[in-house]
Amino acid sequence: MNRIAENPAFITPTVTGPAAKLMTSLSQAIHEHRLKPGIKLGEDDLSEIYGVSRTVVRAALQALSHVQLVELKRNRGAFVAKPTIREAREVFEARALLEPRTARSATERMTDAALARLESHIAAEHQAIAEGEPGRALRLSGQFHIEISHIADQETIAGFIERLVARSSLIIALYWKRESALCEKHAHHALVEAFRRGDGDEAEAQMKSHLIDIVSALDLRDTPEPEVSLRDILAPD
Amino acid sequence: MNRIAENPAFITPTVTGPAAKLMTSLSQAIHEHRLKPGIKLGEDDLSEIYGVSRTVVRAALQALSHVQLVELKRNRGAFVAKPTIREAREVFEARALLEPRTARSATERMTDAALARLESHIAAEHQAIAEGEPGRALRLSGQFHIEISHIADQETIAGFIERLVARSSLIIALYWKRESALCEKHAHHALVEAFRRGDGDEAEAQMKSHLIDIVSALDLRDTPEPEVSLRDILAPD
DNA sequence: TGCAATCTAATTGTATACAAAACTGAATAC
DNA sequence: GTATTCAGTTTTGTATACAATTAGATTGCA
Repeated sequence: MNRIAENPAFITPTVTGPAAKLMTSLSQAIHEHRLKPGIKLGEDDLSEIYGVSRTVVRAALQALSHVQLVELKRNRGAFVAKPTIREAREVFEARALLEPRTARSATERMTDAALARLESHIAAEHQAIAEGEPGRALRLSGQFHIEISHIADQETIAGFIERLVARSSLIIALYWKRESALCEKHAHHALVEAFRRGDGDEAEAQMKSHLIDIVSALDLRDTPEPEVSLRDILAPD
Repeated sequence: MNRIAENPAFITPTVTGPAAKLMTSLSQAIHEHRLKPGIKLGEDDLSEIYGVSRTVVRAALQALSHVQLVELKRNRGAFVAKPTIREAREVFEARALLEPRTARSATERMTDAALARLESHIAAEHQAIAEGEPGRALRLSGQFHIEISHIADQETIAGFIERLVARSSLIIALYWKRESALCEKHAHHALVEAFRRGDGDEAEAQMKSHLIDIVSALDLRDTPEPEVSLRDILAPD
């Protein structure tokens, strides 16, 4: 398998050592929706589960909060983040601004090796679906986008896209309408085809419509503001 | 004075309590170029200076590393970040992508109160220059851009712009060619005029050319790679 | 019962102690 | 004279202890 499919790190790490391991593990669990938005991440629990001290746990949680996968509430603890509908719209607006252009840049810088990585990546996605692990498939799907941004070789923007993809995973967990993960398969394949042909216009267009497809599979009507507690609303913070 | 000019927080904080104070103080010093790129931020020194424990210092340093103002090297410590020429180019490419459009959005959402904030902001900049504090002027200049992004009311993108502006400050510290801070004065004023007239096209154009002006005042020829130590280059990390 | 106040348990925030790694510089070998 | 090794010192990494805050339960009262 390729580097990305096997390397579980999702976000370019800003911590190292044991805390990085913990961060990766938590990040992966969040991306696979095993840890759902809103769940509390108690320091003692994590420290016991992973066999490290709270010091390390706190470093990992702080790092995760910086990529907005986790929300830290002072004196209250860490929770898997729950993006609001408004934030969800913003995230996909930002992706629409950044990713199509990035796909074009990636086309210009595409190499055979990079193409092979993307393809084995899609293969891993398919395999995950075939093995009945939709969570892993979703995570790999996000990494596909990140891999493209790295191929484009604009690390600054790639960093932003990483954050947006991470946030998107939480948004999908909260607001996904129906089971339509199948579209991904086709969209990613069409993108790779555009890359192979060196067709930047097509890559940009494909990415644009792919993102629109994802948004259209979300329910972002601002009615329910999903189960916020009084505490969440009224806490002075 | 207005909220921004007085509120020293430069980056939307992800830490709270004493660590946030420390982060703000360091951030401000970095933005004003009192702490120059590459300088070491020893934990014991900071803990003594600020009268807090190393625990708090480390939290602040980690937070600063997440916004790329500080670079953490494992077992070696924290240093004010030193963006490379390549990173510098990327940062201003990203700003060119995000900020002109954001200026347009800001125009659409502009209010009298927001206009007043921007103007008093410019006034504070002038005052800083008049008082012979170019560092403070530079910091305020960056906050002007951030204020615009918040007026545009796209918090996700505003967060990115905050990071880019922060990084720009380091870039300016490293690669500024000559004393041409005066252009800022005019450019910011022209932007505010466009906002006042509600002229989105003009605001977008002004922002675009303003960013080009800044880049053109930088020396980004990739010859000197300013004074990196052998260690920086050869360390396996 | 319903509401409020208080107390207790649990959890987070901060400081400190100890362990491990890296830097310094002098002594030694070549 | 140069390079290398090794001990001592300094600095960072991690664990733990204690303080502060919060959450939940219990009690008291109307």
